[in-house]
Order: sequence, then C-alpha cells, then structure tokens
Amino acid sequence: MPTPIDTIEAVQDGLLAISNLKARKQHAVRGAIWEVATNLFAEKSFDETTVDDIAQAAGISPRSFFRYFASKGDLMAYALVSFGDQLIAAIEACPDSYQLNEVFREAVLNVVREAVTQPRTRKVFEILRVSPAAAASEMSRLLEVQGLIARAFGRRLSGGIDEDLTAGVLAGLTLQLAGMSVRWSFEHGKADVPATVDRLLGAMETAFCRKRRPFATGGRERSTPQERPR
Amino acid sequence: MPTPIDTIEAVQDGLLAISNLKARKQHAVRGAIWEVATNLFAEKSFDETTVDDIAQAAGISPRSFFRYFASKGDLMAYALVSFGDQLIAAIEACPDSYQLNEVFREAVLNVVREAVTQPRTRKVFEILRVSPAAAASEMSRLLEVQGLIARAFGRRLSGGIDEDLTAGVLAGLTLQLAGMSVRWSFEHGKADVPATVDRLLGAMETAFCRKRRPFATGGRERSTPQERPR
DNA sequence: AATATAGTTGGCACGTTGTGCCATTATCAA
DNA sequence: TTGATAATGGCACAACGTGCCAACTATATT
Repeated sequence: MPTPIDTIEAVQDGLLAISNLKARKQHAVRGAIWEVATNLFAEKSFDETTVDDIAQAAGISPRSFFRYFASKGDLMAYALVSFGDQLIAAIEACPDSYQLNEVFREAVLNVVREAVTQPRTRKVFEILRVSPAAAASEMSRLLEVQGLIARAFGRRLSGGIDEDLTAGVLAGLTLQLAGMSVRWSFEHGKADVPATVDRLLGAMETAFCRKRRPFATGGRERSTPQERPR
Repeated sequence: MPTPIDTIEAVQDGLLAISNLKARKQHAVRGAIWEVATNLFAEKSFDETTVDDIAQAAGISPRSFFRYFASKGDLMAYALVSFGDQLIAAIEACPDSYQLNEVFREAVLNVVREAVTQPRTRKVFEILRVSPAAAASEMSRLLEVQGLIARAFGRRLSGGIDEDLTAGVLAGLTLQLAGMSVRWSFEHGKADVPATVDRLLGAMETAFCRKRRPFATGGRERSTPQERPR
C-alpha cells in the first residue's frame, strides 16, 4: 500500500494501531520528514523552503515526499490534525456524568495544558505566526477536523434535538478556544493555561449569558443596515 | 497601479470608494472574472477548471488573471471576504444601545437573511460543498477576515477588560454561525433564517448557559485523559 | 493635432508544486 | 532461494504563480 495520507483516519491508524514493522517504519519516516520540515521552516521560512529541500534533508527523493504528505502545506495541516486528535481523545476521556460545558472546558484545558509545554508546539505556532501561507495551509483542513470533533460531541448528545447543530458549533468553539489559548499563552509570556481558558469562557459568558435577554424567535424589529458611516 | 488584490482593504476600496473611471472598470473586470469562474466551477468542477479556462472565458490573458486575483483559490476566498464585509457593515449598523448578544444576533440574522436570497450565494456554497479544494482555498483567508470582524466588535467594547479575547471569540462565532446558518438553510429546503439562527443560539445556550455552573477559575479536579477505548 | 507620460496588457521564460507511469529495489512469506 | 508484494526513485508532464519587458491605450501637455 503506497500510503499517501489522504484521510485523517489514515493518520490515526498511523499513530495508533502500529502492528507490523512496515507501518512502524513508515510512521518513523513521516515523523522524520515532519521534523526536518518544521526545522527548515523555522530557519528560513515556509515559502523559501522547497519540497526538494525537505526531501534532501530527510534523505528521501522529492517524489517520495508526496507519498507521505499530500502537499507541502499538508505538513502544517498535520499539526492541526494532531491537535484535533488530542481534543477528541480528551472529549472521550470525560466521564459521562459531565455536563456539556464541563466536557468542553476539560477538553480544552487538558489539551492546551499539554500543548504549551511542548517546544514543538511553540515552533509550529511561531511558523504559523510569521508565515501567512503556512497559516492558510493549516486552515485547509479545518472543516475536516471540525467535523470529527463534532462527531465526538455528537456521541454525547444522543437523544437531544438539534444534535448536529449543537455538535457543530461546539466543535468550532473548541478549536477556536484551544487555538486562541495556546497562542495567547505563547505570546503573553507565562503560560497560565486555566486562567487563559477561563478568561475566554468568561468572554463568551459576557457576550451571551450575562444580562440575558432570551433570544426570542419571532419578534424583534430588525435594524436595517445602512451603508457604513466612513 | 497594477492592482493585485493582496489585502482585504484593497477589496473594500474596490467595492466602495470607486471614484475614477479606471478603478470602476477594474472592478467590473474583476466581477466578470469572478462570474465566469464560478460558472465554470459549477459546470465542471473547481479542480478541473484551469486558470487558462477562466482567462479565456473572461476574455483576458492568463497572465492578467493574476493581476486581479492572487491565485485560483483566491476566487473562493473572495466570497468569504465579501461575506465578512457584509457582517462588519451589519455590526456597525447596530445602534450603540444594543447589548453585545443583540449586536451578534442582529448582524448574523441580517447578513444570512440577505445571503440566502441570492442565487449566487447558493452557487458558491454548492461549489464549496462538492469540492474540498475549493473549501480549503476559502479557509485560507479565514483568519484575516476573522481579525477584521474582531476589530469591528472591538470598537464596541472600548473600556472593557479582555477586549481582544472577547472580540476574537465573538468574531469566530459570528463567522461560524453565519456560515452554518446559510449552509443549513440551503441544505434543508426552506430558508427560515431566524429560526435557524435562533436554533444555533439556543444550542449554545444549552451548552453554556443553562444549568449554569459558573466556570470557577481555580479549583476543579481534572480528569486525566487515558488513551482511547477503541 | 501631435507628443509625452503613466498605467494596463499580453507574451515569454522560469521555478515550484503535484501526479502518472514504470523500472528498480527492498521486504516478507513459502 | 524463490516468488510475491509493496516501497522507492527517476522521468515526463500539466498546472500554478511570478518577474521581466515590449506593445498598447488613455490621459495630459504644448
């Protein structure tokens, strides 16, 4: 099997169910490619690093590179996929007795707490910060990852109404808050993760729950948006 | 001025402050390119349509295409940028007396209500639905647009604490909910926009505000995430 | 009306990305 | 060892995106 990584399932298999030597070796090669690539991106830049550079540094042919990663940008998406994977695991690790908001907070908190301790994460976020192209590449798999996280939430919602809507918006929020928390922690010196996460949650509460006028479905008059003042 | 569209500011200028004939003509050309491109994407597919096809259909040279759009994928991002532009306008159109959650709901509601009536929007969402590459391309500008929306919210928050966090998460939610509402409306037959939006808002309320246990900063024990069952 | 000037366009060459194809090589089983 | 299976590397090729320059067009000047 020529193992091009097209789906997240394949990545998961690569990460988890490693039985035979071949798959293990492939996984090692993929990790090596990712390692040298992120190093090169950090040294030079994402744009100025060619696939040939990465292949040479990893000791493989340029042709083989595309058998491990679908594209150069997919190297960045790999970080996002891994991030989403951890979030899903954290969601599923929560006991069934948890309320939805508790699951949400626990998952974000645990993953972010783990992420900020790893130098690799810092390096990736630094690459994303300085290179718009790298950030754009990472975003390319956002919907995919979000869908998987939504399914993880959906498994906890069986029976309720508007399940997929709830799960979808929760998934988006999860990635949003987790990403913002990690970035905030890195950019603002010390990594007080719970404080950061709770500030974000507080911001949401401020926007939606305090001074709550319930969102009535029918009635309120709408303000016609006129063209902008400026 | 060779007018390559690199920044959203440039797009906004192109959309709004059209004073001289030259800029107006350029804007018309850009619109024509976008028109024929979306038609081609819908007929064939995003991947099977080359830049040469688009250029030929628009009556320009392939070289000139890149003077109006930075890339083929940027055609899809153009839709997102325009979407974000409308959201910002709707946010700024809300009276100052509005609470944050009212601003949020009004902006999403007005923009989505407008969007679902336009056949163009439907066509774009259909392209995005069937073509992962097109969807990925659109996502490439997500952070950019989200940042602009965050600034629009930030202007209403002057004085508060954690402004940028609140604005950032609100911006993410705005795009998230607006996009989901439009997609939901399109995929589930009739376009009862207020109902859809309020269902999404209700989902968030369910997840975060009802049965509210306030998010205490310090204390709760965390569940150590063990590896997944499967 | 003729000319200078500034900006747009199109063509060309080039580097990079990504893929299909096939011969070669390595790995595993019998 | 031998035979089957899969990974690898090399080649050719299409598409994307950019720098460069010559040709064209419209406006302004005299």
